Amino acid sequence: MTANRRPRRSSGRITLNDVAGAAGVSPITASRALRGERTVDPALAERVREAADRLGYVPDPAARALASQRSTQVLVLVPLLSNALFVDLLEAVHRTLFPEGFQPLIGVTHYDSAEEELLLRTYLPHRPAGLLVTGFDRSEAARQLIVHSGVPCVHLMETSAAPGVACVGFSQQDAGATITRHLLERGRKRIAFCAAQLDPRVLQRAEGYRRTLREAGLYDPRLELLSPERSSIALGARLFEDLVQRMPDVDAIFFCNDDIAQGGLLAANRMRVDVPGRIAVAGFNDLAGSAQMVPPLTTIRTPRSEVGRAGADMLLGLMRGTLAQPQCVQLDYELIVREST
Amino acid sequence: MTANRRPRRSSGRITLNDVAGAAGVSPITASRALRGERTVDPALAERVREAADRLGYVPDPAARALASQRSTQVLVLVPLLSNALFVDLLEAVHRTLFPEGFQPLIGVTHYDSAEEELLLRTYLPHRPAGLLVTGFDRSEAARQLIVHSGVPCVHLMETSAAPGVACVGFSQQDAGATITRHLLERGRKRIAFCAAQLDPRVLQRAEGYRRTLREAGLYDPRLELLSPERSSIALGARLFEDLVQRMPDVDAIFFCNDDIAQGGLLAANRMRVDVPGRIAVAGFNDLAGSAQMVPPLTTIRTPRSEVGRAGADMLLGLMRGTLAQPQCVQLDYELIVREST
DNA sequence: CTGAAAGCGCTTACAG
DNA sequence: CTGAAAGCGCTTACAG
Repeated sequence: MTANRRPRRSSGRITLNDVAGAAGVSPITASRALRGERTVDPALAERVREAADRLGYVPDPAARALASQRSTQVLVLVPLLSNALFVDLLEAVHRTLFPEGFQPLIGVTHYDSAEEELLLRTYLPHRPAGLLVTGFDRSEAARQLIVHSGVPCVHLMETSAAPGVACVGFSQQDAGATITRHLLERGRKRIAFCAAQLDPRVLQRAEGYRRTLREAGLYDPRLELLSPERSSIALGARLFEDLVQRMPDVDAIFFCNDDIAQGGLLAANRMRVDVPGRIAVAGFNDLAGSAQMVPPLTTIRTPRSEVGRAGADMLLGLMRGTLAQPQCVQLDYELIVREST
Repeated sequence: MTANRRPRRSSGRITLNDVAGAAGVSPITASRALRGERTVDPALAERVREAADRLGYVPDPAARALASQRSTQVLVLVPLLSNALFVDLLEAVHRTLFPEGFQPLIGVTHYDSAEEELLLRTYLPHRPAGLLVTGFDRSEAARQLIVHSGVPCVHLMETSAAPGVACVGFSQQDAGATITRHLLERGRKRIAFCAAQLDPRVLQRAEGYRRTLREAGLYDPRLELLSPERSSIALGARLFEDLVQRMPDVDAIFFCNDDIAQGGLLAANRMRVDVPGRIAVAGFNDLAGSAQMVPPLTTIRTPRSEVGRAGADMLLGLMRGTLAQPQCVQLDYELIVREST
């Protein structure tokens, strides 16, 4: 009877060596078989898979990452989780990546470039297989970290004409123009723009608003209410009250996001301001609850799930090398007309 | 001039060896110094840190995880991201763990035990340093995976008397009883309970509702409207309409979550049902927007940020071995009375 | 307090 | 198509 000598530092886990031994092949062949490399004899490969199943073998991701210099995690950076927009985006990313063997690793930047940089510094050393980031607005240091990491990166929610930049988004400016045009077509003349957060995408919507009103000869800078505060229902209510008091002749408001628009609608309810009779109200994104507001909210349905899916798909191609050139995909948004305008 | 021989597989990265060389010590000493072990001569440690800084050394997490059999990631499993409750929880967890050198890895189960199991099977091989899960309701297989992994685990949002189980939460049942009692004190007799999702915590609130009404001799099972659908504003509106039509004598509704309560309030606005004149409406969780509803919503403020912080703190103790025994911490909730009741 | 050796569990690069 | 050797970059366990 041999003494039960355990190796000095065994973790007790079933290793590739065990599988190889059971299948009667070398560890390299076992490794190749399990990773589905083509260069393995089908019969051998089958024997290896069988042995792995029987032993309950699970590859060690750390060993794999160390040896191959690449993990299967995909770092996904979003500004916030409290905006349902990004939750929809993340869900779509997960649905696309996870079944393909990649695990999204969510990082929240809070619209703060220092935080984004810290997240990159923390997670890039893990050698993620890919990177999904929101928009193009980041510190130069963050940009350098991404480029020098050599990790394939797709930008979400905005589009860019810059060559070699992979992105999936839609035209925030055109969408902003579309909803403004809709208000004009409803016969409104004094159309206000209420915004919070003031991130680049909000400012692009603002530009669409301005462009449209200028073309109509109706632009008035006093009708722009821009707050750097975090977007919220409570803030929307305050902005609405403020605007109605200070600018009694306003006959329409384009809120840059549905949550502040909902707040505006609730404030109108409380103040008994007739919507759309006296003031038309429009939002942006078509978030949960907008269709149930009184009156239901006119808004832009943004394709965030589609952005997530298409962005993850593009990244998959980049990571696997099946997509040679980074692309820029522009998706469609949709104007949803409800009773608030 | 020596030929520029690069090692066969160098990743080009600065390694611990480089730092040790620059500091004139062995790699083990460098490793100990950088991890802050006490057994290193302060002067040497300082020299190592200096060298590391100068060279821009960043430890390789994969190598570290492989050698130490432990990563610095903490797996956090929540049911949904679309419920603001869990977003608050995650934010608190991140704020607590990240500065201490641990990175939360978010997994979303969608209230599906098969998905939870798959997430555990996928992420446990990464040897996370700790595990944070929502509630106690999971498959036996999932439970076994957790126990056998040996990874310290804290359960969030519910409390349990079971010994050896680490948890941080509050009494869902008592909170449900508290809001029901409040409605009774307002003189309501026909108090309905509207619920969605029907996860264990919702059912515990239901139990608190039943207990309280039974004690008051006012329990009527026909006043319970339980929907297995996902909780949402739209569903809340439907449940409200349904209830008002089928049970015209209902004079109060306790919604199990603020989002369906908000939907109920919006339906009341649309149907011109007087709240609280004809029907009092109460919610649960105190989510964004509840204070802005018309009328503002009475609800229970649940301590989810506190749960996240305290749960992460407890896990920190468990991971570091400074907390010998798993504990069960019960936190307080707060009744927020607004004008809807 | 410090270090030489071994090892964590894989994959790469080379050879056949 | 298959494998022996080396190596990825750390830390553990032992010795001094």
